[in-house]
Amino acid sequence: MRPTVHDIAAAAGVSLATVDRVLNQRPGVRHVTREKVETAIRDLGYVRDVAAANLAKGRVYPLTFILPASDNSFMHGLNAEIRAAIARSAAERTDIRIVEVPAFDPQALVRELETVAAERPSGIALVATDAPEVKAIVDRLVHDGIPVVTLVSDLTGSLRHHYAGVDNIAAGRTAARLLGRFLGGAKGEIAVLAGSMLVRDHRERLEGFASVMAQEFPALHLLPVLEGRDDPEVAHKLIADALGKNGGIIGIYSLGAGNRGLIRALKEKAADRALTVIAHELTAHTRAALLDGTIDAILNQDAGHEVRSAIRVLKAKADGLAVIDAQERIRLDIFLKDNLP
Amino acid sequence: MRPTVHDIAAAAGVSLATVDRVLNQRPGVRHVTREKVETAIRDLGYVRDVAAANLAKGRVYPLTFILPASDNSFMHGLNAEIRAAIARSAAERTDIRIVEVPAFDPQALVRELETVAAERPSGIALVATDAPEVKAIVDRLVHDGIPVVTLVSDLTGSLRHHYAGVDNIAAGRTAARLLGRFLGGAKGEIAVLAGSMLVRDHRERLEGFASVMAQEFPALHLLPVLEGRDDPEVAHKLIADALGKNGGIIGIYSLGAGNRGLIRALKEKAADRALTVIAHELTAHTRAALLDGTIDAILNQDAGHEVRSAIRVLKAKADGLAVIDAQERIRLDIFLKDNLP
DNA sequence: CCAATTTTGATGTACGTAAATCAAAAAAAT
DNA sequence: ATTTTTTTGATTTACGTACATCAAAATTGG
Repeated sequence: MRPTVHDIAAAAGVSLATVDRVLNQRPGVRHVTREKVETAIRDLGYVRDVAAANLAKGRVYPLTFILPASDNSFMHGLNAEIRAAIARSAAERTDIRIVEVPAFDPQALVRELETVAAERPSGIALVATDAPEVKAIVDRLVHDGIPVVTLVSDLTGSLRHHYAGVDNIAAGRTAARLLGRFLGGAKGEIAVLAGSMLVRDHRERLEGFASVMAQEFPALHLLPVLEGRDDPEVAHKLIADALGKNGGIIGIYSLGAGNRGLIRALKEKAADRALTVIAHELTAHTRAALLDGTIDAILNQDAGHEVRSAIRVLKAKADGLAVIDAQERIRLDIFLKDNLP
Repeated sequence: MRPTVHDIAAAAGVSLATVDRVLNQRPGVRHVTREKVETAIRDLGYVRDVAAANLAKGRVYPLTFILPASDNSFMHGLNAEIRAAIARSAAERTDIRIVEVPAFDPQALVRELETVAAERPSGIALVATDAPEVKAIVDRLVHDGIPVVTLVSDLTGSLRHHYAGVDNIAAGRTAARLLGRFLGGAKGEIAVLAGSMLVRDHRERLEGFASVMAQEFPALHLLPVLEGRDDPEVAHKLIADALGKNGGIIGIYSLGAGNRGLIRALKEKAADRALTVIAHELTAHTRAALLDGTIDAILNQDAGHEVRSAIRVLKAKADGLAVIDAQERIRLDIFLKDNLP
């Protein structure tokens, strides 16, 4: 049987109350006594029964998710997954709140973080805008003992406890290799459609993509990045223009959202051309395009996994428990038409 | 606040004891009373606090994993992941046992299942050998109320509650498309190295692979399957022979284990040839081969995820709870050298 | 209508921990 | 040595559920 507080009390030769004081870092325990108890804890391999503890404490984990108010499929999906987690709140002892802030606005994010922190939640998950002032306040929250995880987009060099998202540099590199290999040894131009170079994840994807392209596929030439602002209309125009003007384009990498516009442009302008296309994020549109051959591969991050992982990590950090690293790694999904879920 | 047994007792106008009788299907409750209580449960949206219930019951989940005694990296990894789960037993209230049975021996598996079932565990996870007698006993166990999940390899048409493994047909199809696309429009022969055609997952991978090859890449011709019995030595010999005799081989799909032998053969015989190689299972060997360019892509199933998923599902089934389907889907990982974990 | 039976209620204990109170003991300060 | 302060012990209640027991009420059978 696994040891209980009674067992450590007996082993350490102290009372239950003292064990409790040590376990819950209450004052009034002499140093030597505390050490006796801690030794007993280690010797017996005692681990607090979190379920029983939470029951006794009547504990719930108030968690706050801070998301950019972006109107694209991915953010909608992320929102839906958080709401699904809210529906499971009772069983998971969580009390999850979603807060939206203007996208790409560090100041707004900072203000919201301050507001949220004032409520002393058990944890905060945020889609980070990569700015120094955001890093500063995140570091302060961590310092104040509030668990913080970044979601989808990370925060360079910050003290956040965890990042629940994919490695975007690896994603870009993977896209490059897939595109390069799919194109065989062909020579030609590659168009890159991004949302905005102001967003860290897009920058990183491009960085990874460009680096593998340059190193390993010199026959392919990258055109200047098209910034579609994750907007289908803008994306449509940019891609249609590019395809119209440049007959040498043989591949496209769409590393952001707004793929609806991309797909439309492809169907209008490139039905006859043998284009190889790699896009990010599996949505109803990209899925259909993958199945009908308009897109050749989709790179995806599973929003559901990201949300569940963020919650698990925040709860674990709030309890000072370890996380299973391998379980919390968010993988880059590569979908061909054959392995769609 | 979420409702408790006290709340339903009050709402139904009965005593706590009666609510308890209904909840735990104890006898001595009139039909009408039972209905009153069940209505209250539904109206208030009561869900049993599993943590508190388990605490009260002093419940542990005795789970048994039945694995084939195969000496390959994947099974070793699977074993290690189960042992890691055993290390977490205390926190997860599980009591996990690993049982090994001779590989590919339905009778032995049936006997072991009978022995294990006699101990009435909370759940059984097994790497199924796909045989009618195995299906029969699994169906019987399910019928007797023992949760059963298949692991890695499924059992056709059985009543098992869940399958914790990848879709192997999709895996084969994906391999075919990757190989076909990587080879551009080239014409040539494709060698397929399997473990044994007696194993369901290998058969399915081949089936998916062959079907996409035939449909979409007619320029590529499949050679007869080489059965390497998941043994590095055998695999080495088979591949070395094939490469020696057949100069037309331009691609290899290794859908089983024993990749150590494959890799050695490739380095000896094909250092100069432009072979495209796709293999299954990420191990230290295949990882190194992917990085040095000997292998072009690795398809993988994450044994850790499979084990954790099997445990979650078994516990949930034992408690009659729902599972989050999306969370329990085991994904096919596609690794290029750029997105290795 | 009474007895036998079934159904229901009331109550207590337990699970492992948290948290509080008050008394007792030990240590430190005077 | 006495007082003050700190440390420790003993005990209780609570969390939400499970489970057991005994008494009381309701229902059924004769």
